[in-house]
Amino acid sequence: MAVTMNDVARAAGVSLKTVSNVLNDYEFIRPATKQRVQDAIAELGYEANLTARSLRSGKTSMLGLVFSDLSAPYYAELASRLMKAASRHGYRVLVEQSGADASVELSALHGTFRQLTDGLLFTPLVVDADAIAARAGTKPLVMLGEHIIDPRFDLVTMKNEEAAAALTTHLLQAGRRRIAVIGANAGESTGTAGLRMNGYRKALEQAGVPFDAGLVAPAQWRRDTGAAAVAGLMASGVQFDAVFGLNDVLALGAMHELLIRGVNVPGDVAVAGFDDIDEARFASPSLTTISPGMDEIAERSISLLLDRIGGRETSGQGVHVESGFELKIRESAP
Amino acid sequence: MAVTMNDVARAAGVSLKTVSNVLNDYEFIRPATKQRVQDAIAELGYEANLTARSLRSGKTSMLGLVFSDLSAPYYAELASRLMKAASRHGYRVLVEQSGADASVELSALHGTFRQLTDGLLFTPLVVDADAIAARAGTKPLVMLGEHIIDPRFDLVTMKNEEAAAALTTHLLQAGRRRIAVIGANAGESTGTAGLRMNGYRKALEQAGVPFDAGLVAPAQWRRDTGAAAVAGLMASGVQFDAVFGLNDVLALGAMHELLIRGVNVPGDVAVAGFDDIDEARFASPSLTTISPGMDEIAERSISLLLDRIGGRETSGQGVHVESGFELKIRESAP
DNA sequence: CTGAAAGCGCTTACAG
DNA sequence: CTGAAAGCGCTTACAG
Repeated sequence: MAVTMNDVARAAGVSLKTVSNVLNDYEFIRPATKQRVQDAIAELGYEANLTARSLRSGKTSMLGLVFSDLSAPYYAELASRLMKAASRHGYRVLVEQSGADASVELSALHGTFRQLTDGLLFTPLVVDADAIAARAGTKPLVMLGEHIIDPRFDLVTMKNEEAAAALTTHLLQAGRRRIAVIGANAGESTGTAGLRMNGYRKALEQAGVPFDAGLVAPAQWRRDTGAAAVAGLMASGVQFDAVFGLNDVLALGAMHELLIRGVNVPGDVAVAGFDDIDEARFASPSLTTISPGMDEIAERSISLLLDRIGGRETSGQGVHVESGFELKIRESAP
Repeated sequence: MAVTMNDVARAAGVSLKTVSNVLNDYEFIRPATKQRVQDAIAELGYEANLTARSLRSGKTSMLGLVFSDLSAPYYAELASRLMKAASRHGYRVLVEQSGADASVELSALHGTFRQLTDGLLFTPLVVDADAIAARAGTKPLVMLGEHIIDPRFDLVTMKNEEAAAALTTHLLQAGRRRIAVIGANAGESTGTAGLRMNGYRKALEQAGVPFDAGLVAPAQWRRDTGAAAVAGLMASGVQFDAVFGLNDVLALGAMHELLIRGVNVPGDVAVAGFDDIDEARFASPSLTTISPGMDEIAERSISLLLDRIGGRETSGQGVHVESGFELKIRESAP
């Protein structure tokens, strides 16, 4: 068996409570006592049993993170940063992939996964606010992303609409007039895709360029679907001089398809994305995109969640945090 | 408070043990009793407390996964698959990023992280076999990758040497004679880089092409360092007609640098990588690489670890599993 | 087939 | 400042 607090107490000649006091940095311990306990801990190689501590205290020092798929670069890069930020505060992150499946998203809100964590960072893709509110329980919950923007929930997001407008304006200023959009969800005006579409439309409007629904191609947010969407557009004879992928992998897939078909990028068609994943910088041509400030998002998400857990944030309403963004102009759309 | 087993027992009019029996699929329960318990569980919305179960049973139903950085595409794609495979067996995966830091790698072997998990999938990058053996403890441990190949440890890996040789031979057969290698570790002949280098050298030898140390550029395995390595090679006037990146992100970074400098790929210089991350297929030009069979690696890693945990694998020696590979010939090196 | 009891390793009022 | 005791919610021999 592993060394327990009891063993330490015996070795140091003190009671269990005193060992616990030392472990939990209780203030009023005689220095000599503290030293004896610490010596015993070092000598025996004692390591606290987190499971026992959790059972008793109800705290696990773990945070839950739910999104659709860890193999998507944006989520992988975000998860990596979230873990590092959490680690600086003594927390681990337990990841759950929902696969954009409603039942998985809902079950992440309770049951084992919820028990195992002190708070949840949640990027729902399909369930709605009411369903979440009905099952969210009492532990802190912070929404990541923009599927749900609701005063009942804390939320960390970025200026999607503004950023998409800035990107579109950049394309317009470069003389592009027929900007295809890939990755839209038909008729949606909320959610990440919807907000970015709003930005696109506002920029067009401001420039006096009419919106053409024929330029909008729905697609799941992957490389292969981005490529297929461009292929579909070309097959149906739609003319365009730019492609705005609603995220980077869509744009990268689209660019691949264009290049394969001998279309010059950016000569014939400019391509732009959204997310600024590491790959965007090293694509050929490198990808013009929006950097959402992932470091800031990670840092502030963890801070907000830990403030809720620690009771330092007590607002009854949801707190909404919005990170800044930066337009990264690269070769694919100078 | 949450609903406990006690509440269920009371509602069903049975003892705690009977509820536990139902929960753990104990065989000999009277159907009527079982039904009553299940009804009570459903009615009360009871959910087992995993922490309490863990404390008592010593099992956590979590697996540990340690590698350097989740934002590296290979690790992200592998982690995603490992989680899915683990999930099919009722396990979760807790990820720890070591940042290739020796002290983090070592501390993942014991302490909280180890307690929290029933077994460990470990990709060490810097610590050696003896250091691991000294601290590995008694819980199952499966090595992933080839930094350590030691009969004391279970290991899941792939035919690195053979695959690198096959790739090099492909380049040679296409007429390339000066194949630069990016990502080597000076003088190393074990570990992933070392094994792939061995394969490269064997293929050269077999083709009667002399090895030229001037063509070997050390680099960490990232895009930016791959780009910098190629830039360094060109700056020092080394001539080459192909680049073998020891993994895909190195190759992709290298390709980016070549294209920026107006080098035609594959016309002037062929480029090949290793890993077959999703991005390789959609790069422009698409990347010739080795597919290590990530699905197979994920599936077999989880199987082996769970067999150890369940006591179904009892070999005293380490079990070594080697997955197959496939050469993916694409545009960057036809 | 089912029940009563002990105990996993901690934390936390409650005393002193 | 420190100790003795209860208890978090389970599982597991041990009886019967």
